[in-house]
Amino acid sequence: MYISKLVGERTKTSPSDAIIKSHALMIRAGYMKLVSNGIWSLAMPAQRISQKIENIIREEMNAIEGQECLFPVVMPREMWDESGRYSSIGDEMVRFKDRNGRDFVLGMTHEEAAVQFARDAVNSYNQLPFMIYQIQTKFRDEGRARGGLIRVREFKMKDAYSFHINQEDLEAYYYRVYAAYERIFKRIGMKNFIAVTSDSGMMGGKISHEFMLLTDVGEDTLVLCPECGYKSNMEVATSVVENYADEIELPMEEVYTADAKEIAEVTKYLGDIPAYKTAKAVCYNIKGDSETTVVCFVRGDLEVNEAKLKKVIMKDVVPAGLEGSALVAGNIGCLGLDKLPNVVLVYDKSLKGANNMVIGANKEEYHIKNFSFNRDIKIDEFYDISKVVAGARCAHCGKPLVLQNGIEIGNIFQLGTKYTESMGMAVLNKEGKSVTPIMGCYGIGVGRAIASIAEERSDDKGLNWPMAIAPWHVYLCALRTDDAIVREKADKLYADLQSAGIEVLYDDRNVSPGFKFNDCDLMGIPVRVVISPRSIQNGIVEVQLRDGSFKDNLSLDTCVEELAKIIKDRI
RNA sequence: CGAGGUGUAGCGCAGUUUGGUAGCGCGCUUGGUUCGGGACCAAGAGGUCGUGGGUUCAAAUCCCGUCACCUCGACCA
Repeated sequence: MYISKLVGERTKTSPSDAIIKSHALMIRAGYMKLVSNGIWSLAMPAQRISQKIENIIREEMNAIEGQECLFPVVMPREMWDESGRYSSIGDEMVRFKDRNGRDFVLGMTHEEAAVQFARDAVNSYNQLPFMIYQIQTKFRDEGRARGGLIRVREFKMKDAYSFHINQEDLEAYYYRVYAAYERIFKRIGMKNFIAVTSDSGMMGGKISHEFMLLTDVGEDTLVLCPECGYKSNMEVATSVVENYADEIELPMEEVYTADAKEIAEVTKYLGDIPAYKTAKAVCYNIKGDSETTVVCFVRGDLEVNEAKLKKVIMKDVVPAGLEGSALVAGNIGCLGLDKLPNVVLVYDKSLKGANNMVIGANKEEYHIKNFSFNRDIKIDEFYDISKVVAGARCAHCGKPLVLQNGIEIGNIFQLGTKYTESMGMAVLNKEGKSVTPIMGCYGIGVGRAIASIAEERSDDKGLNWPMAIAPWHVYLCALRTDDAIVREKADKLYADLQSAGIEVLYDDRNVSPGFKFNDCDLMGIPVRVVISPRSIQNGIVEVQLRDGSFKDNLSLDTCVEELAKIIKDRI
């Protein structure tokens, strides 16, 4: 490729709205252009990176007997009614009508399509297990896209669906996919990634993992145990909850607390008592039911984990507005609340056995002191609905946990029979009885992988692609292209490199050296080869790797072979 | 969806307070001189000032509406 013909503007200045490194650099290097919020056009170099990542994914999926298919982007409503998701999914799914007024959706995931595709073709346990996958565009109408390709509305995704006769078979295959994912992320040059246990959300199913790139710009919070290797998404993370019960239980009393509402205000008003000697109430409404208020009590030093709460009450929640309810915001306590209509109470396990606690008095300007969760109230069950905090003890080994941010780059789910059952897929087993296959599903976002690698490997000069996914292997930097000899030798080298299977971006422009070097660094091409009047005179080319791992002069006559080796070694 | 911010040439920005010929830097075109980490000179091209309405002799600038984008938060299969 001649850089003089490459479409995509490289700029010296960063776009003012790009906050994170990968976003800013990919725009500066001319890799992509914004079309609409969360919707991008990719230029040739970015598309080439995407294709290389896709091919690596393809190889690894094929290696575990995946069958590449292609499901439609546009699907009729009926298919999604079968699974129930036409109504259960919110505004993230785009719905529209065709010219006849028939309802359609844009695919944001393809469980329905996979089951619809497979259910008639597969009739016998003999045909199981199998895995079908595709690499295709998804559309999710995110409330808020951000960070360039990190979080978008339209994106290319590899999504795979496996079908099994029983749970054991699913689990065995699940761990083969797990291993394939580790190979994929390694091969595309991702360095600091881990797999964490995760919330399967509304996908259904039990066991799931998310592959996470550890980075500060990540949107997910991960809970990690450096000691025993426990790794979990905050959504499902657990820890040991310390018991701060005092030996002597003091008599309960009501105290005046003026306008102290938040825990910090209350503890300060009462003479800097520790936050863990208070219980706070956090209120939610059930989604679609503004009548019912879910009041959660957690220890004052902890926060409610909404993902855990949703599992406990088996319903979706939204933060509650308390106007018009009988609850006194800032002074809510657990005494007498069970008498209120339309209130669901959930107690966190951090309060089990706690005593001498401060709780709200359910009236303005008052709290209750020395409340005992043993003595003063009868609670049937305490649930785990609190967020793990940094330094909390690991539930497995007791050592302190650490929190870290991560970007989700892939996920694997054991789905169970949610879709096969609702959509009526069945096969005959050995005994001739009809059984419902068990599913797994497995996703990798290609664009997010690109952004993640850019984020992890770039420096202040620009991007820095791993050889395996670089848009081109070599940046052929010809200095003084107005010199006929340079032009001739460089043209020949360009042809020779290509004949040797090396992908070359040829900087044939007659601009100053610094201009070329900067573009090379900015675009992140791994190998820079400089040919100039000076180098030709010495019979050499100057070779330098973007990652600093190699820098030398090679003979002009034999450099093609040596470069081929350097590149091969690094793929 | 809540809060804040920004829309002026391909990119980065000034001009808006106090209404009066549409500006700067980079990039682009042509010619010339240069050439090892973003060279220089000269001459050019390129803008419905996001958009609709209003006020005014006159609007990028003032008023009302609206749209888009960005940031933080909420949401997120």
